[in-house]
Parts: sequence; structure tokens; C-alpha cells
Amino acid sequence: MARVRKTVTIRDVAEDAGVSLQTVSRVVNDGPNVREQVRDKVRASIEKLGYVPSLAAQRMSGSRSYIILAINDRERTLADWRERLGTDWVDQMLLGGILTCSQHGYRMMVELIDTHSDHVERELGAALSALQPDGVILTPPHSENRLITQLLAARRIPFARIGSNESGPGIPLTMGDEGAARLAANHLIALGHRWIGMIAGPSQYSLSGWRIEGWNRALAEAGLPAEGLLETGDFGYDSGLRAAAALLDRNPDCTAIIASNDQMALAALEVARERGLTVPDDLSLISFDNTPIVRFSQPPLTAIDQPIAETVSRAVEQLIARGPDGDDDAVIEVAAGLVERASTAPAPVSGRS
Amino acid sequence: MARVRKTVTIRDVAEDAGVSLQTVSRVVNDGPNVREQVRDKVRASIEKLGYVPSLAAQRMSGSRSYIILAINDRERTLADWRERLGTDWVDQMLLGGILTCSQHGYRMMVELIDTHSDHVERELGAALSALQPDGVILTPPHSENRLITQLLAARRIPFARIGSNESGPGIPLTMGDEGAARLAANHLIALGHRWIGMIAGPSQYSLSGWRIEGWNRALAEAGLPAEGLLETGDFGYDSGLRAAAALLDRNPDCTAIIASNDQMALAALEVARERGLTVPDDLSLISFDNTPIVRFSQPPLTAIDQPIAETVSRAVEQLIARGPDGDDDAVIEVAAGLVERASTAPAPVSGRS
DNA sequence: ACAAGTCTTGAGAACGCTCTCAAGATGCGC
DNA sequence: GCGCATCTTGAGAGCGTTCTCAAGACTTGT
Repeated sequence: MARVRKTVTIRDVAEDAGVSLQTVSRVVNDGPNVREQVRDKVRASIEKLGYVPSLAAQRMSGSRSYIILAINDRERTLADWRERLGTDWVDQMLLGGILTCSQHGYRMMVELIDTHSDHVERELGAALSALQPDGVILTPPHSENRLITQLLAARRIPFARIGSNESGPGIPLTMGDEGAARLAANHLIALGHRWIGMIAGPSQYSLSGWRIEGWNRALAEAGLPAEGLLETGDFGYDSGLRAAAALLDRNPDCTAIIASNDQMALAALEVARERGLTVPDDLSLISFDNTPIVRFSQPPLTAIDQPIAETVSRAVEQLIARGPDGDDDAVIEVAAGLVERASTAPAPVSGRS
Repeated sequence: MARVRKTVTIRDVAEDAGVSLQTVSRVVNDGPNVREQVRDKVRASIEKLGYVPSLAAQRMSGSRSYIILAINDRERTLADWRERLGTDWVDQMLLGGILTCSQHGYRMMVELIDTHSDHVERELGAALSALQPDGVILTPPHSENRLITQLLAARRIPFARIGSNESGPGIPLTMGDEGAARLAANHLIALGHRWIGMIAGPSQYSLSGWRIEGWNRALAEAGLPAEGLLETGDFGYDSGLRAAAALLDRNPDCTAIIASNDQMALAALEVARERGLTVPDDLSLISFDNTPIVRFSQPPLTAIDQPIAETVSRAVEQLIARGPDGDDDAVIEVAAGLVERASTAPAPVSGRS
């Protein structure tokens, strides 16, 4: 285990292997036109000296930075964090991203940007200038922020828009929100429910619309009513309390609720508890996201599982593969699934009212 | 809104402001010896052109990289992730870190390293060579891994060891685990409990030992027995099930349990449920970590709140402030608190057995 | 007013790598 | 065997910064 004092550079390797600096660079980057014999010799020196190229230097000279930048909403993230509600989104993004990046020799960095601020452009611009990432991953609600997408397009930085299916610049990736909502609704319909409520997310997130759409269509196909069964929250717990209460007040017959995220679902669970309704006997509940918290509630919630990590992973792969060019044609869709737990049951035989 | 095609470099600013490149550099880095008038002129140009220095170039020439590297255990992280149990640790680290870093013009990167692998040195070495971070933050169980601390010390990279109070190279930061465990135990003692069990974490984590210590001392001071009331888990849910079952089997009189993390506490809750014990009437429960999941269990768990984000934030500040030198003398201690919820209650009047 | 500082500014090298381009080695067809 | 294309290798410039060091402008003390 040699004492590594000074940084090992490509020059050291070149010297050790008795080749030029350029040849080492070729070997490192799996470039063509290097004799197998030379390649092996260089590889041996690299191994021996423990050489690893400096990211900074690679960025300086080459055209790539080997950095993928993931952008999250600072406001939501912080709010969740302060409430200690779990910013599981970030977690999963990060893990899916980090792992996939490192498989391809890339690194992932996370940037928190506040959509509501008028500094968006400045903040994002600064991050882009400082980091010069090879690709950017946008998460809701940034995914469809014109200021952001235009800035990225103008700078010709490839980017993926998670939770968006609009065409336009950037690769759109959706997690099949409409289909997922449909899945949830159909599950409840199959259990015999006839009044199925929906607590939607804020309209600012276009996935909110898709989820409403899926729910709506499933009901329509089954010939069930949807009127008065829709409430909107802001993804926060308190808004879930209000929405669930309003929903149940207006529709005493409602025996099932789909909530557009876990926190609002937990709020609905609490409202049910307060009103003496047993979940799932009196009220069935399905949530979106399937973050860890819903596994340990009482009862554990049936949930739509959004493969966030996988989606981010796909996004990273697309960004790396495409490079600066590449038309952003196809929408990439990752399928969500339903995880059945104890919060859903057949509709009660008689109405409660 | 000027069309930014080409990257704005320090040279452009220098030209625009009519000064030398070096002067701009001084202004950017708040260096001394620049006339106020010149400084303002340069600042104006920077603003006008939207100049932001390139991290890579700064790293190349300067002595700093403006990068803090946070190292987490890949195995645990992945395992948690696959089980979707929440890797809240990562979340909080990241947020605490990112925010504090950006306040000081730094960036945080996350690296996942597998302690158990014999590639630790290689993996970490590669990350260090590629990134050349100005500081490293080690989280358990890496914090006291000799291979790692020695590697960092040899490379003269300042680092913080979170969850460690050993002296030696690197800044140790503890979250007062012993005191926290004491706090938990005393809370239960005050409620009249006399048989207080402990489900400890694996001995590989030295914080496990401190927590046992705190629990043990609190009991001793109160003249309560500790024998047979200690079980060890591995921080996983299943191990919690086993430990709780063993504890209750061996001590039918046990009316309170402290679990060394949230997952094991939730497991204990489940065991209680299976055995028909009501929490908190028959059994009180306190968990460590206070991740979001314990807020939504039934009943919500009283928990020790470890200020992870704050700790990481402190670590970042220390690392940035100290620079490459600086003796790692003082142990930094961040205090934990007890969040009281519904899983603790006065001890039942009569023994259950 | 003059020497001896202190402040301010700039020139040029250096960081570690990849790019471009040119030179030598090797292979092929006839 | 000769000319031409192809494969392999290397030399040198350049990326955007900060570092070192030296030169000029201003102070200050006497």
C-alpha cells in the first residue's frame, strides 16, 4: 500500500507505462486505436498507481463534465423537512440517480430551487454555470416551468422532465399517472364501491390533472357518479384533513377515497378515525406514492406505487446516452403498480347514512 | 435578457470592466487590495454578464474544490430502499448539508460505500481522487472505520465523524446518544415503570454502546434492574420482532421498551399487538430517530429526536472553517430531545403476569 | 523632499486533462 | 516491391481559474 502523498496524474501513469500522455487518455476513455498490448501495459500502470482521473480536469479540457444535476423544489422539500414528514421523493431520486450515474462513470448533484421565486432563472443559471452539467433532471413542479425549460433549451443542455408528458424541449417521463389512478379506481369498483371520492393534488402539478382524469374515466366506464366527489388539497397533511372532511360531509354515501399522495391519505385516515369510521370496513382508502410511512399506519394503506427511483434511473440513462443532440421525441412511460394492504375492503353492504 | 450562447468567463468580465483577469478573480473571492471603485466596476460587469465562476476551473487552479463529500453506507441504504422503509437519514443529511454548503458557496455530493466490502479503500480512494473534496463527512458505521479514517488522514483531507466521540483524526460529532438514552429511560422511570427493556442496535455501531450505557446508568441510578432486559437487533424490522418477542418472553413484567431505532420500535409495536398488549396502557414504547414513520403509527410513538440535519450542518461548517489544517481537538455535541407522543403512559398499576 | 514602506494592479505560469493534427508504422492491392 | 489507405502513437495547444511574483502608485516618517 504505497503512501499516496501527491496526487497521481495521467502523466505519472504515462511515465510508468512508457507511453505518451495521450495514449493513457485513450485507454482511460476506452478510445479506439490502441494496441492490445499497449492497452494492457497502461492498464497495469493505472492499477498499480491507483490512478483515477480528476473530474475537474476532465471537465476543463473535454466536452463533458460527467455531472447530472437533479433539481428539486426547495420550498416543498424544506416544508416537508421541517415537519419531518419525509422527503422521500428526494431519497428515491437520489438513490436511483446516484446508482445509475456511478454505473456510467457519472456523478449526480442535487440542487434545490424555489419555483415561486422570481430568482428561478438566476438560481438555475448560476448552478448551470458553476457545474456545467451534461444533463439535468427536472422534477415536479419544475418539469413544466417554462422559464426553466427555456433556459435549459437555450443553453442546449439535455434534460428530462419527470412527471410531464407535454412535448417540447426535454425528454418527458411520466409514471403513468392516469393509468395509475384508473388502477386505483378499478380496484375499488371491483370491491363493489359505488361512491368513490378523490382528493386531488394542486392543479399546478399537471400530474394532479392526470390522476383526476384516470379516476374520472374509470368511474364513467363503470357508470358511476363522480359529481361532488372531488376535492383538492395541496399535498400537505392539513389540506388532506380539510378535503377528506369536506368530501365526507357532502357525500355521506362515500365508501372509498383515493388520495393523491400519502400525506393526504393519512389525513383522511385520521378524519375517518375521528368520525368513528373504521378503515377499511366503513371506508376504503388508497393513496399515491407508497412512501414508507403508509406501511406502518394502522391499518397499513393500500397504495399506488410510483417507481420514482426507476424513473430517475431511466432519465439518467437517456441523458447520458443522448448527449447534447438527440431529438426529444418519445415520451418515456414507466408503469405504476398497486400495492394492496389493509385499507381496502369490499364496500359495506348497506349505506351508512 | 442577453442570449447566453457561449459560457461567460472571467476573461469576458475583465474585458468588460477594463481590468485584468486577476483583479476580477480578487473581487470574486473577496480578496483584499482592490480599490472600492474598481471593485464596484467589476461587480457591475459580473452582474451584467451573469458571470459565475466554473467550479471545475476553480478546482483546477486553486487549492480548493468547494466540494464536501458525504459518505453513507451503501448496503444499509440500499436495503432500506428496497424495502421502501425510508432512508430518512440520507434525506436529512443531504438537506442539512446542501443548505449549509450552498450558504458558503460549497456543494455537497453523496457517495455510497459498502463497509463490508474489502474494496472500501479502493472505492473511497477513487471518489477522493475524482472529486478532491475539501472535506468529508462520515456517517455511521463508517465513522469509526479505521481503514477509512486512516486513508483520509493520510491524504490530509479534513473530515467529520458523525456519531463518534473517539479522539483521533477527524472531527468527532456526537448527538449525545448516552444522554438521549438516559432521557428516554428517565422519562419512563418518572412514569413509574420498573422493568424497562432495551432493544439495542448492533455493536458495530458504537452509538449502540452509548445508548445501552445511558439506559443502564439511568436504571442503576434509580435502583432498577437491568439484567435480562437487553436485547440486540440489527436495526432491521425483523430483528426488532425477534428482539421484542425475546424480551417479553423473558420478562413478563416488562412494561416499557426503548428501541434503538424507529424500525425496531415499530416491530415491537407489532409484537405487542400480536400479543394483545395495548400500547401504551400495557406497554410503553420509546424509539430513537424520530423519522416521519413514527408519527403516523397507531399510536404515534414517543421518540428521541436526533438532530441529524443540524449535526451535518455543523459538520459542514466546521470543515469549511478549518481548512486543511486545524487540530481536531474538541468533540462537538449536539443535543437530542424527547418528543412525547401517545406510546408512553404511566406504568400499569398491577403487573400483567 | 527622500527613502522606505504599503497598496494596488497585472503578467505569466501552472493545474490535469482532452482536442486537433501530424508523423511514423503497418497492411493491402496490384 | 511500390503506392496508398489505415492503424497507432505522440506533440502541442487550450480549457478557466488561481497562484506567485514583480512593477508601479501611494503613503508615511523624518
